[in-house]
Amino acid sequence: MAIHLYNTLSRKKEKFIPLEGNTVKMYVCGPTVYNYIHIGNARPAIVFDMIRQYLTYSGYDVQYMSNFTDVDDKIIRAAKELGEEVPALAEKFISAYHEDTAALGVKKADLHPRVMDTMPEIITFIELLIEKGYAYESQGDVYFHTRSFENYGQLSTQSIEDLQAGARIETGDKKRDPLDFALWKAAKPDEISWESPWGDGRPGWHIECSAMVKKYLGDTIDIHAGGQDLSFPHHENELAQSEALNETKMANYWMHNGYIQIDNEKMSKSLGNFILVHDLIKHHKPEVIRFFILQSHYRSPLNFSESLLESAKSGLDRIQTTVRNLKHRMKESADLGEAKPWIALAAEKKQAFLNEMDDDFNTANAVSVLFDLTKAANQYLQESHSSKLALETFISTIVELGDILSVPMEPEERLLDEDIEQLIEERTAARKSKDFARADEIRDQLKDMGIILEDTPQGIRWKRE
RNA sequence: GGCGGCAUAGCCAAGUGGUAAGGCAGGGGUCUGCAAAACCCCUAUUCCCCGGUUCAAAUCCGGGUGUCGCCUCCA
Repeated sequence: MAIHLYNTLSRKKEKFIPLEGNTVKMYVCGPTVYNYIHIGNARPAIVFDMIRQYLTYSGYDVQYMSNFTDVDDKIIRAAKELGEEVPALAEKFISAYHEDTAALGVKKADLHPRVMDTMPEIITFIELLIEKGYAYESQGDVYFHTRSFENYGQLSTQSIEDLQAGARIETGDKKRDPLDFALWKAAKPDEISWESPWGDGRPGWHIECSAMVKKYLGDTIDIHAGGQDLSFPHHENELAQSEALNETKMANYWMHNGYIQIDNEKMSKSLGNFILVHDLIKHHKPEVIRFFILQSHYRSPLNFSESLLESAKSGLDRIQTTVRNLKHRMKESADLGEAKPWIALAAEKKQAFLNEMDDDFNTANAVSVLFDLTKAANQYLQESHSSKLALETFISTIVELGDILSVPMEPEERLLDEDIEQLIEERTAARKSKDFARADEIRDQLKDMGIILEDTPQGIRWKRE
């Protein structure tokens, strides 16, 4: 089954066909770096990383790029408040972004361009737009004239008149038309700025992505992605600029993730109802957060709460416990019994998992297949005899499918201290002599130390809390 | 006002024409010295409401209702 994905541009699921053979050019709008990221920001980082990694798993050579907006009003304001320089502040939060996303299992992009490093290309881009008659200078600012771009509104399925009707009226406008947007903003006094043909200033928000895509990936890319709230105006504007200049499609597929909500309200920095990843990972395993996010479809809105995260943790624990139990059985087991039906079952579940992923990256269903596989493995563990090959197949399949989602299914192996080993031996002896009071005492003692014991027909099994 | 998403069990969440996946929570049972883990069984005759199309609709069409969002910085 070939990969199909939902294209915002056509509002349909489409078969995924890259422009050039096996190469996939993918661009994801990255963060404005003036704060730590919240889990709403983490969602696109996680889901598009998952998509990128799945495309790679499927044999594509993915060129993955994600930008950092390191110059804009908010950063300038934050820097002023903190008494820091803009570049230093941006640098700090770029590092924080990498740390937080890495914890969440997100791989670094192949390219992480920044606005400050793309200034010549941005300026050239704007100059060419002016030359072609799509943009105009006005008192040191430069604006894109939306009405000059015929297809404006195609991504957000709105006509320019409808947009016009909803546009807010701005005071002291230098624009010819309320829908025009800034490509270049003249510098205010004491503000970080760059030289340009229109005087000192800095780029508007949308132009960076267009310039970066053109510079590093070319005029047309395969996938352009970001949060749903970016589709208008950000992506609409990017598309207009790029297609006006390049006279070709900017991207074949546009993908947008649904947002994370708190109490059914969008989580955002402006509303102040956000939870920073930086804080959340102090109390929760990052893989639980990733698992939680991937348990729903990337396009659906997703409510966040501590109790939902706890539910996700219970589910993930269940899978990880099964892997641990399979491994425990491996130590004892001889090659007894028929392995073939179980190997076939694992292969069948793996295929089902891949089919779900092929269908617009339906991780919610893919995860449910993982649970089916877990259940089958547990049923197998109920049997008194087991084959090493079957056990191995269960373990490797669960781990492999987890790896596709970048969610670790193998619990970390840390050996027990000697004194703990001794306590376990003492308990075993106590149980043998039917001194259950002492055995329970030791079990409680170990529980306080974070070690949970489980008695099985194949011997003692332990895990850390 | 314009545009878009969503509405499925106590909670979360899949499912675009063939008779309701999966997870969490809960109840009962099995196993166990007791536990733990796990397994088995039970928990939506029904998918926001009202019409329509069809042999057949959670799924398609029409009309409502609720809710979130975009149209202003936002993932």
